[in-house]
Parts: sequence; C-alpha cells; structure tokens
Amino acid sequence: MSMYSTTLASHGSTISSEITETLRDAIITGEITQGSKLSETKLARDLDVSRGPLREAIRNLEGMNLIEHVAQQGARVVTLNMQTILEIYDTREALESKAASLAATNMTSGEIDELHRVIDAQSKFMHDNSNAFIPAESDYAFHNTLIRGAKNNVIESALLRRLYHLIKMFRYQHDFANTSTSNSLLEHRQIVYAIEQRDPELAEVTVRRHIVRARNRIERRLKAAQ
Amino acid sequence: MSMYSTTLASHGSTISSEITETLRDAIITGEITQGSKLSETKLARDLDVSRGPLREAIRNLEGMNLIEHVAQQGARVVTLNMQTILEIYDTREALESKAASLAATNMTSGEIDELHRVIDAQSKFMHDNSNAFIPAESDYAFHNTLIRGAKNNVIESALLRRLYHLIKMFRYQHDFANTSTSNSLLEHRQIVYAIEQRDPELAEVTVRRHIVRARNRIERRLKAAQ
DNA sequence: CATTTAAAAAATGTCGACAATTGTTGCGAA
DNA sequence: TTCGCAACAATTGTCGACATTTTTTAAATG
Repeated sequence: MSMYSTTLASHGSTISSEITETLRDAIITGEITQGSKLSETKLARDLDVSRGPLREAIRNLEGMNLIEHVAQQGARVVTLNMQTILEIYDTREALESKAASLAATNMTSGEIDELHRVIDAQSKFMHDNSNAFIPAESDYAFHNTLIRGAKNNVIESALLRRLYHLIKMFRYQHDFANTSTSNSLLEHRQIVYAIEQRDPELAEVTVRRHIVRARNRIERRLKAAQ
Repeated sequence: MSMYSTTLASHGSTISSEITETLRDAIITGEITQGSKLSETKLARDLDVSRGPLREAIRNLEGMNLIEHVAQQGARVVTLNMQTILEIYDTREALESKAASLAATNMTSGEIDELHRVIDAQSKFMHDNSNAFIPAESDYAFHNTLIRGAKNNVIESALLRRLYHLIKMFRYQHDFANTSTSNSLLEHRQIVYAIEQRDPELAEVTVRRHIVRARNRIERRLKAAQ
C-alpha cells in the first residue's frame, strides 16, 4: 500500500491544489493505474483530507483530461489505448505546428536564446552518453519554450494544460520517456533555425514533421507490440 | 435584478450540472457580464443552492474556458478583447482544419447526408430571407456535424467543450450571431464537396480558408469599431 | 490631504453530517 | 440453476457551520 508522496510542495497554499498535484503525478506515473476508479471516500482517507477539496481536485484533473467523471458514478483515470494516443498526437500536430508558426513571428530574441541553450544542453548530453537519447525533461523544456513563444494563451492552454499531461503520462508509462533517435536533435535545430529566420511557414512544417514522425514511431511500436 | 432562468431543464439530474448550464447560458448571453466576479455567496443565494454544488459548477465553467479562477480570490468571467478573440480563431483554425482532414476519411455517408440536410436548410432560409444571413444555430449544426465526423475525441473535446462556448459568447455579445455573407454558404458547399470526394487535403484547406476569412472579417470590424 | 495601520466585514476554503443514489448480497420463486 | 427482488452496504451529492484569508472601512499618523 504505497501512499502518494505529498512531499513538501505546499507552494500552492490551498489543500485542493496540493492534492491536485499529488494525484496528477500519481496518475502520470501510473501509481494510480489507467482505468481505475478514484474513490472519494478512500482517497480522502488516504490523503487525510475531507471530501470537499478532494472533489475539487478531481474536477481539476478533469480539466487536465487525466480523468473522466460521470454524475452519480464517480471518476475514472483515462485509458490510453493506441487509438487515443494517436488522437492525442494528431491534435498536438495541429496545435503545435500552428504555435510554431506564431512563434516565428512573436518570439523574443531572448526566448530564441533560451531555445539555443536547451538544444546545446541536449547536444552535450547526447555527446556524453554515446548519442543515446534526449532526456524527457529537456525535451519538454524545448517544447514549452516554443509553445510559450507563440504568445497565444488559448493555444498555450490547449497544449500545456489540457494535452501535455496526457503525453507525459503516455511516455512515462510506455517507456517513451526519453525521445530516441539522434534525429530529434537535428529536427530541434531545424525548428530553431526556422524561427530564427522568422519564417512562419518553415517553422510550421518542421514542427509538423517532428510530431508526425514521433506519431508514426509510436504507431509502429505499438502495432509491433500487439 | 434579473434572475437566471433555470427553466425546466433538469435532464441532468444533479444540482451542480443544472446550475452549470444555467450559469453557462447567462455568461454566453452576457447576462453575467465579461470580467465580472462570480461571488459564491451571492450566486448561491440567488440560485437557492448551497455553496457546494455552486463551487463545482464554477470548476465546470472553468473547464469550458468561460471563467478564470484564482485561489483565495474567486472566479471571474473571461474578458473577450480583440487579442483574445483572434487567439481563439487562430486556435480554431488549427483544430478544425485538422478535424476536416480527418472527417474526409472517417465520416460515414450518413453523416455526409446530414451535412447536406443542414446546407439545404441554410440555402432555403437564405432564399426566403433575401440572402441575408445564415442563422447561428444552423451554422453551429454544420460545424458540429463536421467536427464529430472526424472521429477524434480529443479534437472534438478541444473544440466543442473548450473552445466553442467562447465562440458562441463572442458572436452573441458582439452581434456576430448570424454569419453574414452569402459566401459562407458557398464555402460550406465546398467543404462538403471535399469530404464527399474523400479528399483530406482539400477538406483541410477549404475549412482553413473558411475560418481565416471569418477571423479576418472579425479583425476588420473590430478595428473599425475602435 | 495622502498614507499607513488595525479592526471589522465579507469572501473563499475546509470540515463533518445527512440525503439520495448506486451497487451488492442473499433469499426465494419459477 | 437462474432470475428477480428486497434488504443492506457503499458511494456520490448536498448542506450548514466553522476556519482562514482577503477586502473593506475607518481611524490615526505624518
């Protein structure tokens, strides 16, 4: 009976935001398994809170698309089968390619510098680790910076708030945590080049290709595993 | 002091879902004005419910992107200034053009028939009303059918659950309720043609152009009104 | 008169208890 | 045995009260 590590956290003053983060991480890592029911009574007991803030946390998780809640029946963790994964990546392709197009116009030079720093770190890491892979956190840092550079809060929310938690969950639980292929680094460089050139169309197609390739890699691997 | 009409509704058994719909409609129509605070105490009194289900309704509205909630300070209705509107339409362009592409492949012939029925109704209406406009509800019916035809629940949710309420809110409050231009009907026909031909690329560009044109119309009109 | 500060008021966050609904168990009838 | 049904258990939904934080008010200070 592993308890969900609440750690020290607490930068989010309120209890419901605390347990939202705790449960979010437990779902992403799979500590709470896909498809399992989130029993209010049990969770409230385990986390040592009342059911009030717990219900609010559940609604928050619903906003991250991590759970599905139906009236009078409770909440369940989403199930990431192959179809859902591919749907997520198709949606990501549409949103993030548009974000790249906007970022080519709207990114500040400071943010472009940040992209370079992330890429350089990735390059150094791969060099030090026999070109093995890019660490997940570094990959997220790259895409986070790109998405924020679009200066479009609606797209940013659609991606970072409602889609990326699902992507992290999938990659963590299905051993796609670290993006393979040294090609990813090259693609990252091409993306930064397009943005640096302030070329929206090139930025859009490079990001689109980057995501489509990831999508197809996933599809191949999941079909092979069947 | 106009009270929010709770009507008979009640098909959603639970109180929180009831008042979610009530408040959603009040926000979309502007009965609750943009930027105004949603006071839990006052609303609970007005709607004659306790604060529990009201807080859940607020979280639901947050999931529709209709309000913004910050801890210890409460919830406010979003403000739709020009920048936000254009951000919404840029996001819609990315999502709905992808949805059209998918729909060209995945739509059933029955759903295509449904698109024809909607278009025929629009055609008849315009003919009967001196080519004035397409009624808002009929326009939403067209796009709803298109989006559902993509058979991608993630895109569908991103559009219908998280974006379209904002679009309805804007169009209702800024007199864009009825899509002007007889050109819209032609564009609808082109979209259906592309889907009928099972041509994803053509479907994508026709929908993209349809939305970009609407976006640019809005931008021109809002700038002229400044 | 403007600014600061402390008390008061109001609002949001949390809790425990009760209500209503759903799910389960076990008995009895076909 | 299988099916239906009633009693029971467990879960979710709702409520009112209390705790904590924020906002307002108003006095006091410079």
